[in-house]
Amino acid sequence: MEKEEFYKNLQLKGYRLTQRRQEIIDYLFTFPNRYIAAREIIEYLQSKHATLSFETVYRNLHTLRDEGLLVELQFGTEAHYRIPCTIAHHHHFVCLACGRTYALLSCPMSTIKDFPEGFEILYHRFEIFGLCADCQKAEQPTLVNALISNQVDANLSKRE
Amino acid sequence: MEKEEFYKNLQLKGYRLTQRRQEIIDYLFTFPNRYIAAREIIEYLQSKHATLSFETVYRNLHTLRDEGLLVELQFGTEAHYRIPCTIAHHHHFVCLACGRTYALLSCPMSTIKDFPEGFEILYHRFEIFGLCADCQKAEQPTLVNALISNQVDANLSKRE
DNA sequence: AAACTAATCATAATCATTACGATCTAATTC
DNA sequence: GAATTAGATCGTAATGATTATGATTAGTTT
Repeated sequence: MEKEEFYKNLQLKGYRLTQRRQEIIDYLFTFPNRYIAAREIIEYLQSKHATLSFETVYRNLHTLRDEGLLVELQFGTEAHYRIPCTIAHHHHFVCLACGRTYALLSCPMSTIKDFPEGFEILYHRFEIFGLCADCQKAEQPTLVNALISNQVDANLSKRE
Repeated sequence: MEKEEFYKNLQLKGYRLTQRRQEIIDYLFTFPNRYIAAREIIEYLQSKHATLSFETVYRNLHTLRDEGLLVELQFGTEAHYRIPCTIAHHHHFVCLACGRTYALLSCPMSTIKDFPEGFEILYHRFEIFGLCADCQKAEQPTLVNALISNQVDANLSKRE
């Protein structure tokens, strides 16, 4: 979706195109195929407007997410956001350092046969986390937290 | 792993079997195949010992997780823990209301072919969240948070 | 039983996020 | 194009989950 179309969708849904809201959207549009942490957006906007309230950023991100105009992904200790992909349902490789994503067209749900009886599926998640080629060269400190808080998966695969 | 074996492993690794630690482990052992929120463990231990420090519970959960003796899973707004499965690497259906899990033996990693060039995989996660047959009858309030904070996935599948 | 060091408690701080009431501003109407 | 009016923002404070620290307690070893 292009930026102008994004604005229009927002207004069709009855939301105003405010200065802050537009700045948030514009910022996300400058990073195609990347998840950006809420904190990063706050830092950016605060550098432009010293009076920015956190609440404004969080409220907007949640509104846009609830309307399906943004995609949210939790990793490390923070929520991350991005402009949605335009292609059909799929999953991602996600770089823990820069948030860049790489599409993975296959969805594991299609191959599953052993569903527990009577279980109502509400949603699923499948992500492959790691380091993109660029970030392997220059490891960033943000990586550490994300790794530690997900050590579980590392341990699980060790036991295999 | 049986409880006695768990204790022994802990001591072999040089950790003491303290009262609090044992109570945490025992509590988790009373819920086979279920993820328990750190908060639930704290509430339980506080009801037994008014002087309990949060830190004690969090520290123990992290220590045990780091040693591979517990498995951690983040969903909703909280970290959840469980005694590890004894079978090889696999994934789960997870009930959002009670935390009960159902094994899913296939792992999507085995079928993936389109890896982005130079991407270093550190870990992956794949979970199917929903409501088990029991919890569908009596929906719990805890469910709401977990759902809201993962609305992204619901939206993604809508767009499909 | 004394000694040693890990583990706990008590207390406070941190980080990410959410809440609330007063003020402002984008869109609509006159 | 000024007045109107919700919707959005700011300012401030609070919350929930988790982490930090230093004094005290308690498993384990000698």
